[in-house]
Amino acid sequence: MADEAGIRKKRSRSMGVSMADIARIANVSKPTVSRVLSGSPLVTQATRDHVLEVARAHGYAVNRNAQKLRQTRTDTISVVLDFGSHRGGRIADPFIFELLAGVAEALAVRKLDLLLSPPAAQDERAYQDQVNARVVDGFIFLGQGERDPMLRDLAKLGVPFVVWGAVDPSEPYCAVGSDNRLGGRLAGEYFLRSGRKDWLFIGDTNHAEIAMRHDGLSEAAHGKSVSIRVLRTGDMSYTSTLNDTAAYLAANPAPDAVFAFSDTAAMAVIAAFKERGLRAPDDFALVGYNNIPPAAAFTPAITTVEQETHIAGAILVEKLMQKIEGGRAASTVLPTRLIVRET
Amino acid sequence: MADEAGIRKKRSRSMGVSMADIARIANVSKPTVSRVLSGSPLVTQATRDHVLEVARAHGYAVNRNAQKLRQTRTDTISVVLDFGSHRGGRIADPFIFELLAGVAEALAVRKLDLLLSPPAAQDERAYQDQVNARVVDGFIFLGQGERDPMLRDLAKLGVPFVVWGAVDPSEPYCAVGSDNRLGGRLAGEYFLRSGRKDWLFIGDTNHAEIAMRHDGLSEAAHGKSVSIRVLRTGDMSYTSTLNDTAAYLAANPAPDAVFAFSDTAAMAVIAAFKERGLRAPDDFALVGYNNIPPAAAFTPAITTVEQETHIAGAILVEKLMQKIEGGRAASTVLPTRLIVRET
DNA sequence: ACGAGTCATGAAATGCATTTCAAGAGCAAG
DNA sequence: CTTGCTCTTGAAATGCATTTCATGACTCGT
Repeated sequence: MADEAGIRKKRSRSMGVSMADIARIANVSKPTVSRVLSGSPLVTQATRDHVLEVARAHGYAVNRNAQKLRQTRTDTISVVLDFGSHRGGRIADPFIFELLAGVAEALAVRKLDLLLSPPAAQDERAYQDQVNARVVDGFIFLGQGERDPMLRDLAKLGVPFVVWGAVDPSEPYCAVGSDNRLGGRLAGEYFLRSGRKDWLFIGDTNHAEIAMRHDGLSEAAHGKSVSIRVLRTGDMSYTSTLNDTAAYLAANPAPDAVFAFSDTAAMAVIAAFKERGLRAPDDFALVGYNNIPPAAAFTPAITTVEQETHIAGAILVEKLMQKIEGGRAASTVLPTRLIVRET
Repeated sequence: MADEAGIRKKRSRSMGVSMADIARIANVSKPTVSRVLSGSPLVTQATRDHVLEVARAHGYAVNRNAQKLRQTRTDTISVVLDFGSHRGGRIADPFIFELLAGVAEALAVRKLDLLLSPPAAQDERAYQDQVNARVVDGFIFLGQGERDPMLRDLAKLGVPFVVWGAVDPSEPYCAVGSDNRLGGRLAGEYFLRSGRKDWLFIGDTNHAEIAMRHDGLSEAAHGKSVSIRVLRTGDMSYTSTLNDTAAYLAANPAPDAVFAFSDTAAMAVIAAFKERGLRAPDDFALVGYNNIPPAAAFTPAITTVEQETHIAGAILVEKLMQKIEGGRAASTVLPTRLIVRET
């Protein structure tokens, strides 16, 4: 009884209810409330019920900042995704969205929060700071983009992260991605089968993934009398691919085969060729990438390389958790296959 | 000097560097370090440089949990988005993705963190708890889906949030959305102009937005001898729309006009009709929604209703901040226009 | 050269929950 | 009727940074 006066000091300016308040109201101590709310088995059922009752009645929820401050884990993962908003055209490719959805789902299963962040420039320190500041436990980079060297440095700093993108065993970090080289080779072999000799590769080879697809394509062409041209598009958006391809066709002879970096890009290619009266498969063969649903519905239906997007999220999250728990995590290459359609 | 021994107690189990450590090393007090790191003008340039130097050398970053605990704001916004992963087919519509990108960008501009969350069931208390627990300052719901009544309750609880979706002035919360009714009417008038009499509306009218488009369509039909059928699709995915439409056509006479709830759905409609040898615009007129880039490239090019997606993110964020700061925020209806193409 | 006013800095209080550690209650065994 | 053990609960320490409030140093006007 003597404590009441002592505790009931002046709680006024902060409108929030605190654990101490709940404890006082329920006539128990803070630790007891804490135990109840964290599901500890060390409390009587009666006490538990009573405390829960009081907490609910007052709309009390444990202050997560205080909680995280005390505990070491943040239970939050940062997903880094470049929406490419500079230059107007945003990257709204369904493929990346699906990847994001998969990651979101996998994180939700593990009850981890997802912080969606734009890339923090080319600065590995910025990411390390996020971990030191206990904001997040680790990072999932969706697409390594052109920031590959930064990722290498980040790995050296010991910051836990995984990457969706090109898998290069010589890199010091864990990456998960489809077999881009195989994807490229499959496209090339398809072109060979249909007797095409003048290929155009469309995509920004500064991105490691794209570069590997180009390598695969070259591999297929090796020893054959085939020429491969490259059109490096401005950004990965539909609009910019459309413009760049149209401009390219205005200035260069048309190829008889096109390998585009995505299905969305393939749609842009079809539109650009159509403007000049060219259509697949009569005038050129076309292979896209990702096998997004509308690719099958397009007229003509787009031949494409399929990757196993649906399991990517779960794998990325699992690998990241391994890293966070201090373990190692090997890179994984997911299978890839060609879906032959009309183009 | 007498304090050194006092401070240098036993800091060992926690590997992290704290502000106290930096203060000690730099031979200043905690408040000074705090002031330097928060950019307060109350410190000498010399002191500032020195402290920053020490902090950098030790890779120190302010513990954000301690920081947020002390301050009241969380500077984090939760974006609630249903990926619809149940039932297999995920919603990977470029439109929603673009909306998300816009919100992400607007939040980044204001230096707010974005917590991407799945919907917390139909439980308004769960959202209130998030605010009480100081996890987030407020919510942005992307699509009100079928959780409309829950949102009403949530508004009553005083939780700050805004919604992208149908704008209904009678609702007690702030919504931002396109003029869905007008969109529907535009589609209907277009059908009338091309002499169509047997319309099919495709979309889940349980979603308020979709329902309003249906209302607009009916409005246009009012007084004319036109019939409107409705096909309520399973979920909003491409695949499910394709299946549902195909099944519908197998069991019912084909309409001569279709208004689909999205461009992605319109693509599915084209594919389903194609299977039965029907094509737009010869056999039926087709209007989609959202004007995503590939809609223009599709064969046939899809007629669609355009909404001003690009500014939606900024508006949503601005309104939410108003609410968080205790103000009111009126709902906003964004203009809508019909883009006539081939279908 | 003295009182007044700036300016830079530090001590201590504060925000909130978790985690030892200790103590009291209740019960079985000897 | 003890001794010893388990079970429930509480007091106090802890994690870290921000924010008063106070103090000492120094400048300026007269």
